[in-house]
Amino acid sequence: MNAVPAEPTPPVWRQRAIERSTRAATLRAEQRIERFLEAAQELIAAKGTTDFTVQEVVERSKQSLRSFYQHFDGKHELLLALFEDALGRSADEIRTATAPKKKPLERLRVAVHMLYEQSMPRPGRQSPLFTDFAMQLLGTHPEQVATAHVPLLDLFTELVEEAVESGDAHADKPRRAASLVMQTAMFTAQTPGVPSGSTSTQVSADEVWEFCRGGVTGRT
Amino acid sequence: MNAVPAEPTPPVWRQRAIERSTRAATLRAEQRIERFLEAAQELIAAKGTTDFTVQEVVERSKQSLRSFYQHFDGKHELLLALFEDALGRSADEIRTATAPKKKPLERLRVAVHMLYEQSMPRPGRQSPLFTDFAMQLLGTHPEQVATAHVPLLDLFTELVEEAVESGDAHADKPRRAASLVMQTAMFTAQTPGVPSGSTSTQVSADEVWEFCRGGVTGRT
DNA sequence: CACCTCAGGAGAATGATGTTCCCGTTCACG
DNA sequence: CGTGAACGGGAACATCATTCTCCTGAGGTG
Repeated sequence: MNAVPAEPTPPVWRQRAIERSTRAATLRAEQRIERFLEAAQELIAAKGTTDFTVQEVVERSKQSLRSFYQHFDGKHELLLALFEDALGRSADEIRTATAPKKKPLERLRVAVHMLYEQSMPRPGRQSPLFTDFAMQLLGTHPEQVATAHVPLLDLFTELVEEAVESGDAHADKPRRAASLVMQTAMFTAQTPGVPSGSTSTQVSADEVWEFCRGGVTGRT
Repeated sequence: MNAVPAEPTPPVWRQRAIERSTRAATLRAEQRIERFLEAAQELIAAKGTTDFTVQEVVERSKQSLRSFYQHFDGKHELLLALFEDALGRSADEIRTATAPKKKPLERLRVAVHMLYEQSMPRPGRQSPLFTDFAMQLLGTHPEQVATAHVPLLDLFTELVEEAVESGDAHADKPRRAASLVMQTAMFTAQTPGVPSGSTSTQVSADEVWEFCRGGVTGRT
């Protein structure tokens, strides 16, 4: 609101001074934050869950609790940062992988497959971020989940729009359709099949794609 | 295996005696369990989350911690019981609501709508069971979630199969298709729209249905 | 009636975790 | 050099779930 310099002496120089003095601190802070983030990621990769304790992160990053809470609002913030990061990177990865494909629907298919794979609770490998934490977060902080989804949602929206333009799909609200495709891929990857008898209900990536294709292809 | 009465005296009478003596205890136990369950449900309804403490449940049900852990393996078991219950009741409810409908696809549409509604984080009303806890559980005990889903899955499988038989839908694996429809409805109901700008991405029940319809209608 | 058993009540003790606090040190900058 | 902010170390606290200990009362038994 009030951005007018009420000071009589133009504080340009001190502005710079402060900024210079600040920059160093900022840098250090970022570096520390980075260390925490790294440590946390390693722990997640190692343990396969987000159940690490703050202590572990602190020890692994060779910093202190004090410092941790000075840079993060709490464990929750840390996880959230990691989560958004992962989703962002995932979006990039999928984007580059789909780019070379010619047909829009093929791009979308690849995207669904990849998202499905990455959302699946991998045996050992990285990012149970999609799995573990995502679910919990959805229950407690839905808005932040939605925010974190934005990069992926943007990507899928593009893909859907392209498909619509090429006439391969139909959707008055591409973003909604994209949202549906994305969520279907992400969530169905996580629910395991019911162990009952011979018929497992764990749907495969292909099945998810077929389903989504129908959902996007069908005429309104 | 060995069901042969090795006892010289046929223990029929003592069998009865024991049984009679046991029944009372069983009854009492069931009653207590019921009280815990009720209290928990009230707390959930009141607080809108599953964040109540075991203490609260105990106090509200006017029983003791001792008793609680004598009847439940832990808070987790309690929640799970409530969860399965809720899903089962939901399945019943949807089943009766869809029964009168004539056309299979219409039945499926109604089912999707209802499931969506019930999965939505209601402002004040009951069963954030689908919401809150379901998500968390999905991260920690996926198998049990799958188990709890069975009743609903059965219902949706029936509906899909009917639609397939009537020629309104196509699916080589109705159960998988049903799983997809069900999960899509449940999950998309929980993710709120991203608050960014004017275009909310919160999909409506109708949109979910349209999507699922396409997924089930589209030819293989 | 005296006694015994056992479920159940009350609530203290434990253990794991996230979070805050305090003390002394380091480090960059003026 | 002096100063203040950031930091390391780690104790202290708070919240829960879960366990344990002690005790009571109701039923059944002799």
